[in-house]
Amino acid sequence: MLDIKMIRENPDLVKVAMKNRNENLDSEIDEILRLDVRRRELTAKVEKMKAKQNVTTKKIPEMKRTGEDTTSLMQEMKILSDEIATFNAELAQIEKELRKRLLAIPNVPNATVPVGVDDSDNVELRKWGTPREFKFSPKAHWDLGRDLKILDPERAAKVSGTRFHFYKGLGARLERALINFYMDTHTKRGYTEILPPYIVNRASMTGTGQLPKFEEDAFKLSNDDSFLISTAEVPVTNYFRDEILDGNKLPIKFCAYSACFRAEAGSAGRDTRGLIRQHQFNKVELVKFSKPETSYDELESLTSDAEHVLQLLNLPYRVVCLSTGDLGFSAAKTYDIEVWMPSYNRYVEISSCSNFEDYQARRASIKFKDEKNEKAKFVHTLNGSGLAVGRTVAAILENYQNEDGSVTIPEILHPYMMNANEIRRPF
RNA sequence: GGAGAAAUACCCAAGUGGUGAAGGGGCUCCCCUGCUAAGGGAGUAGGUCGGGUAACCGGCGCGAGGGUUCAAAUCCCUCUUUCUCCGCCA
Repeated sequence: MLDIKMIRENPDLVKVAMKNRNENLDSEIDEILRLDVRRRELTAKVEKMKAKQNVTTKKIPEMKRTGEDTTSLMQEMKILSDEIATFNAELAQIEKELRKRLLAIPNVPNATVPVGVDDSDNVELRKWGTPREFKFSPKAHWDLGRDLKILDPERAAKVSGTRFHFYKGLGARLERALINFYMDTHTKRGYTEILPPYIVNRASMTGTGQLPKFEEDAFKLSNDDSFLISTAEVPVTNYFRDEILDGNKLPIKFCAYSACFRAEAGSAGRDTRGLIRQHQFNKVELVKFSKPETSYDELESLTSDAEHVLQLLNLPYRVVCLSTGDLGFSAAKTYDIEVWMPSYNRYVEISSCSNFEDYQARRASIKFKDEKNEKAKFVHTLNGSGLAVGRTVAAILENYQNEDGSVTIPEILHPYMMNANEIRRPF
């Protein structure tokens, strides 16, 4: 959520920012400003009336004690009380409307974000590793998965539906190995391990920005106003919702494994084969709570922490800075890490590292104080995948495949694979 | 899922309609003492919204949201959470 005071003081800046996101919200901003004016008018009016009510009401018991007649004063106060109720109702309605509209305004991109229309305007920052040149015709990971009998989407479709997978044997073990490898590696680099619930309430989904605008992207429970998480970002960021943190303990860094659930409502026909786009997938997420002045340093280090595990896996990747047109709803700045995927013949997103500045913190009310007597300020929240696990399995299968159809396991994973060092087609 | 109880500040906790929500612990400062002790005194309701250049003024606030009333921590309703017992259960 944007600060209403900031919108009030810089309406043109906000309007331009929204246009850079391909959204013309000029009239929406104007309506918000109009509601804000009305809200403050009514607030002043109602509070003045309440102040009068408070003063007068206190006289009544004193008059009663001295035996004075309070009937006419009480009648007078009844009228005032009714008036307050009327204006208060209007005020409550306006505040509700204002909040509803504010919640639907995306974040203002940071000034360093390249202005652009879509992902073609994303700026490549760096590349690591070199995509392998195959001396044979490489298979896509879904073909490898089928031939090696480690991925079974057909039975998953029978049991669950499309966009689900069974992993089997060393495929399942590889997924589990990666989860443990990621968690161990990030924990060694200063992140506190945390295992969140996978079902959250509406307030949490609103806090990180999944709601109210993107309800159709989430799986909602039919017997409850709760949702399956689309990312561990939701429960882990909301861990501190409505809290004031000790500034001396910042930054706070968590790494969380979770299953993630996405309806993929708008993705019909895209990435229909393989592990790239699933209704349920595993991810290790990095989440940080930072002071405002260091949050962009924290974004750089969070991104390099995510890159670090790809380097250990020796998978070629590149890092791009998303343009304003490609930026997610809540993010102020995002770096995507994209791994080389031979079947796509291009780099494919495997991590998205974002600084949300105070946008989520304001929605979720997460603040900090350095000193006991100072005013609480909003923290900056950040998160990034470290990494998407299913996509890593896809990248390993494709990049590490051999001509005979087997797949070599990256060396760093051998201890996590009970020393299996390759996956072969069973007899 | 059923029955009962509860939710007040950093912690414990009093407060069943009426002026500024007791008291204690802790914390901060001071005094006395003198060495991990004990005693005395003072301070300590956050947060947020509105107004103001500011000092400051005002609104809200006792889990959340409604209601009754001139007036609600207190009475009524709904919800949430916690605890105890029962049931079910990995």
